[in-house]
Amino acid sequence: MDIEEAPARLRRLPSWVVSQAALLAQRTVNERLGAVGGHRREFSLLTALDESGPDSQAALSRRCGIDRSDMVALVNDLARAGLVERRPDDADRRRNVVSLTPAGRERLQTLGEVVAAAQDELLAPLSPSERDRLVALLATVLEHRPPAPSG
Amino acid sequence: MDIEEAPARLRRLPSWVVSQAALLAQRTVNERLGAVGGHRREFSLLTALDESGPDSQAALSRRCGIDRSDMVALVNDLARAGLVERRPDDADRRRNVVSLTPAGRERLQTLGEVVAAAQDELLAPLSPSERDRLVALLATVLEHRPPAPSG
DNA sequence: CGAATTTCAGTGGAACTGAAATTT
DNA sequence: CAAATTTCAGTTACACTGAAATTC
Repeated sequence: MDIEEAPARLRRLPSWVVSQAALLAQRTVNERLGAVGGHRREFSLLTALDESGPDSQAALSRRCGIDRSDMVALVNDLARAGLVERRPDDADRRRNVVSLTPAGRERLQTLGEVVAAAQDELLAPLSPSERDRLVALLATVLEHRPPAPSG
Repeated sequence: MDIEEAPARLRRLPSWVVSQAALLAQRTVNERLGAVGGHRREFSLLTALDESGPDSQAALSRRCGIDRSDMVALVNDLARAGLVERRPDDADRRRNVVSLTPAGRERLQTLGEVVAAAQDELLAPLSPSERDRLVALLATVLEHRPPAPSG
């Protein structure tokens, strides 16, 4: 895709431009994460656990924007890799409590550095204040979102 | 997904925020397009043809950011629906020339209205100048993109 | 020859749906 | 009873890969 060749009407269309930018962002981040055998959802889940501590899969799904159904497989994978631990919640036996292991915390450190480098690569053409402005504008859109499907 | 509940670190991460915004944008646009039996790639292709006239599939792929391989199936579908016409190029027999039919032009009118309504819904919390600023910032990122895979 | 185009036959990550089983 | 949680078994749209056949 060559953005300069794209139809002017699409280049001015917010939903199209944000989708193309997201694609570029995902490619950039995935390429860096792939180099250390990681992926974006792994980073999101470890980040959520590191920031707010152990939680149920459903709560983690909502907080990370990962479907409850996909969260099952993600926790399976990360638990098998020793990065998280899944154990039944004694206080509410419907739930599993997922928590970060020491290995998971170390892993997050690695992924965090890689993800930060990807941000710099992606946002190279923007100044620090422009980067802040971009994130703020997108956050405003997300905060006032129309209702969305399951998480 | 509840953006307020998301980890602060993700809420500040440009690649994550732009991906979540793209998801919201796609849901919003798809919902409206679905009501008239349309989808995003159909709108992109019809827009490209309307703006720059008949072109080869490969050129349309590059301009729309749709993979050359997926373009085959898309042109199949829209040709079957009578919205575009595919005919061999006499000047270069490797190519097909894809062109807009009158029905395709009418269809684009309908889709354009629906897509515009979706933009207003999506960007409701932003002023007109904020919307312009958002598109401009994203366009800057796209114009200075690192090299991307096939299109 | 190399390069471009179309087409087919896939893969893979991701979002999403529906439903069953369990528990609150 | 209704509602929440986990899990399984899918589907779908989409980006992408690789290769064959054709033509420039």
